[in-house]
Amino acid sequence: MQDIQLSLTEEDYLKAIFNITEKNRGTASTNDIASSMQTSAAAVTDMVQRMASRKLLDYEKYKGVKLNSVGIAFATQLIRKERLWKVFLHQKLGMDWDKLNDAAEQLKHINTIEVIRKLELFLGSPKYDPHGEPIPNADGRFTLRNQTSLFNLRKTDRAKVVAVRNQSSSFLQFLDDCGISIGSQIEVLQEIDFDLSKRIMINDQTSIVFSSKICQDLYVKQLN
Amino acid sequence: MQDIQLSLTEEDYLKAIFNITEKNRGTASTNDIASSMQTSAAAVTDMVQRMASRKLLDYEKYKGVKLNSVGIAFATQLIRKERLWKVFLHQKLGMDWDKLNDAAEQLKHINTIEVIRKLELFLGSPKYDPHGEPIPNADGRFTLRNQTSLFNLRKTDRAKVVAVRNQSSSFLQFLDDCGISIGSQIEVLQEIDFDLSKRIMINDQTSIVFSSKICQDLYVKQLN
DNA sequence: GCATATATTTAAATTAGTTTAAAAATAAAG
DNA sequence: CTTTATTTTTAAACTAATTTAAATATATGC
Repeated sequence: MQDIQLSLTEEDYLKAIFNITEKNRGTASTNDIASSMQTSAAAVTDMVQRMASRKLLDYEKYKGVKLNSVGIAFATQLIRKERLWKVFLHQKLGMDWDKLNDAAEQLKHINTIEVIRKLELFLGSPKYDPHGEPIPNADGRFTLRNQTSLFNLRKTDRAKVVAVRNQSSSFLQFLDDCGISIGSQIEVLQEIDFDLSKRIMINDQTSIVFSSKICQDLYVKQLN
Repeated sequence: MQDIQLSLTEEDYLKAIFNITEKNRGTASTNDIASSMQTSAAAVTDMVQRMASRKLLDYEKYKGVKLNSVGIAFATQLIRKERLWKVFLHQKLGMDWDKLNDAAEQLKHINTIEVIRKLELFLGSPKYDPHGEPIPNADGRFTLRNQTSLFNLRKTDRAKVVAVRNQSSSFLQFLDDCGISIGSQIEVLQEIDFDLSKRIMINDQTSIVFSSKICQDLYVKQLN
């Protein structure tokens, strides 16, 4: 990686921008960044201008922000670190999956490269974090997986839960209550046209109705 | 603990002041803090005045700084976190003991209390870190140990190395080269009046001469 | 195509922490 | 006890990041 030193704040901006651009065909608006960072639009404008002058991203007035290759490289390393720490917190320390993000948020700033390399080995080079999100390798490459949201499944389809899109505590705790975790088997018993909700069988044991919002927030890998 | 939020910088100051006061009968001078923090005396004066107004320490113009009970409590927690992370880095990740401090420096700022509690359990509630320094428990209590510096031993005295006072990379690497680590057995073969150096037998295998400075930087527990 | 609403940027002020240089206090030495 | 050296504090200025309010673009409705 480059020998550019980022402030904690710049790191947080990069990660936020990366996440937004991922869902937004490559571009992030000032307001989206501001609400994601819990700050004002004015602060964002100021910061992205400074970051653009440091060549961390591309910025055009009133047109939003795009990460360039440098910004992507940094953001990817941040995501890598954060997700490795999430695996550590969950698998080694036994922390519940609804509390991982807050703790990993701080840990992602640890920038001793040797720590991260050794952590990865210690964890057995995991490819996915406890929420099912892919962990980029040291070169920044993600392991891709064909997945779809539960929303796209049809009646009688069977699948395995591979990731959660929404990672709010409340959603994760709700999934716990339903007995759903990464790896759970599910089957669509019924599609309810009325509100696009679905009746789902979980692990061949419990049946439950999921709203369309919930279905969208669960990523699955279709089986048969 | 209190619901006071400290900045990263305030945390660093507290830890530095704690370490200085430990060796300095309870008080830390502006200059000592400045050199320990690699900053200017003016910055220190400014900072300790602000910290004093936040009741984190006692400050009297031209008289230096003393930690009060609040400051001690915070500093102790920081030291607890830092030393637990050092154990993790060394025992779990296999990091060499001359590289622990830099990495733990960053990790000590992690302030998710649950992470620290679980980390402690994961590590088996160690009482000492890889440099032999005591790890305070959650209540801030240190496990004391009777130890002395190798400097104070006399001819024929036998002892076990329990801690290193100087934790610079170069000193730790030097100890590695001598085959000395925490737990090593040593015996004083000869006291050299001339310069207060000593000839030492290490683990009943190798003999080597240590300067008085080296002897002062090694803490031991006397055996017989 | 204009009026309005929304999004974004600029400007000015604020805070935490820093620096350098000058001023003041303390300590040391004759 | 006075001079000098050292330490510490104050003052003024600077940087990164923020806020609020005002100004300016862009987008939308009719």
